[in-house]
Amino acid sequence: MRRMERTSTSAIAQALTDAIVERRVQPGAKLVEQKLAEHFGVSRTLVRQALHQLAQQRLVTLSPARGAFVATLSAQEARQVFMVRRMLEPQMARAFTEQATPAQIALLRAHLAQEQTAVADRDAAGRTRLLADFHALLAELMGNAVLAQVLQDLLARSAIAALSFQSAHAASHSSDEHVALVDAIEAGDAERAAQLMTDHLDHVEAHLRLDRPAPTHDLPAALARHTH
Amino acid sequence: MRRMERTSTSAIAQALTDAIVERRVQPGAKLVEQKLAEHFGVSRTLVRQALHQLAQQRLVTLSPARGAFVATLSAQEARQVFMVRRMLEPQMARAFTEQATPAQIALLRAHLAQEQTAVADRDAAGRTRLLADFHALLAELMGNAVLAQVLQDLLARSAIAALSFQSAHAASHSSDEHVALVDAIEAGDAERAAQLMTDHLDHVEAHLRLDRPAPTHDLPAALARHTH
DNA sequence: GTCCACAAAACTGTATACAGTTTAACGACG
DNA sequence: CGTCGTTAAACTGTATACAGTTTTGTGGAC
Repeated sequence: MRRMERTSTSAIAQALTDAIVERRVQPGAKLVEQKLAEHFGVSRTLVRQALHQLAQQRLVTLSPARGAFVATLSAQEARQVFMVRRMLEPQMARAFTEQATPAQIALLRAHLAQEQTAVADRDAAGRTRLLADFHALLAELMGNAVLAQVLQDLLARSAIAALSFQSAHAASHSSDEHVALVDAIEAGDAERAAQLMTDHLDHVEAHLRLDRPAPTHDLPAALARHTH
Repeated sequence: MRRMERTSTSAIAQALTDAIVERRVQPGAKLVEQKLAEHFGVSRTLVRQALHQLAQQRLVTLSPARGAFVATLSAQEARQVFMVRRMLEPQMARAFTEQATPAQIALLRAHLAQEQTAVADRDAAGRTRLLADFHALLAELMGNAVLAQVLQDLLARSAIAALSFQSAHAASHSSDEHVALVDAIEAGDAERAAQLMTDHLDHVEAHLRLDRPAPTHDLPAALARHTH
């Protein structure tokens, strides 16, 4: 859910978030305050605030006196993110099924159409974003802002996981699972919806190459791996 | 879980969080940057960063050009926070029961002893904090940092809810329920642990006076309530 | 040619300065 | 006496300046 923020700080944070989620900057890349300030046409002050904000969402990591870097997730953290998602989203799907209105289902259908289009168009950036937005949309339609915000954070970190571990999960597969989920919701089959969500999350996580080393910019660690 | 942070910004944020959770400042109170800066002996810059951090955790609300205020929760938001906690914590209790080691259970017991002491001593501030820390401790012992962080945020907001709605829930009652929960965990009864957690959260929420108006410092709104 | 020491540049962390807005105080007028 | 309009004080939002650290680059010794 891309939303326009009021203050310039959040606008910068959003722009950076977009850049990260749409993989225009790679995990581990350094974010130099002065460069960003010039790019956005503001002072370092605002950039700094935005970076701090993103650091709190764990989208960037701050290394004292060294600067801000696009976050990389360890395999363990990635698993933990998905564990929490599995704790929340199936229940969310179940609860939503009980309360979904036709208008809301229509919104979900409209989103699915966008997804399919992006998949067909091989629009990688839009695809990544739309697949995550499906889950965010579900949370928003639930009408629970707290849940929506928590999930939003988890989704952003999932996106980083997908980048860090080069997910082999085909976008089309994900989108198909979304369709099946909405079918279950529309049919009013709450248990099936919950199960489909669990399966979906399992599939997405299973296709992360968690056994492979996560790309990192921490050179010492990276090289230590190859010492004999 | 009170933790020492490295940077001065987070140190300030932590100090403010403590002040809020331990009800030394009341919800709705204005936080003036200059005053805080003098109090902490730093410049407004750092205070500002800390306030932005807390705003993101929804512990303070920022009103553009007007300043920072200790957050107040609406009844709806309070319900939403508890809904998410009910989605997470019973499952957490269940999972933890399966994996708990004797050493971890000992840690929980030690915490319970602290709680009981605080309750007996009528130490209101410590009590509030310890009751929330029990849940945070459980999350940390789970070894899932992502879950722990999410829950930490929810707990802080729950604390605000308790302040906003003057919970009638006796601390001793909460503490007793914590004891029963640890008993179930130690007995290895995962289902019972999950159920006790659900019941506990239901009780805490039920004792919030959600039907009463939340105290606010938004004078116009407060006065509007009394117009005939 | 390689390694180390040292100096310069780049960058972050914190404080200060200034512009714009909000809030509070004051006085005139009804 | 209360209300409205005006003005001053207080406060926030952003930019800039400066100190301290890290990183990069360079020259000399071996």
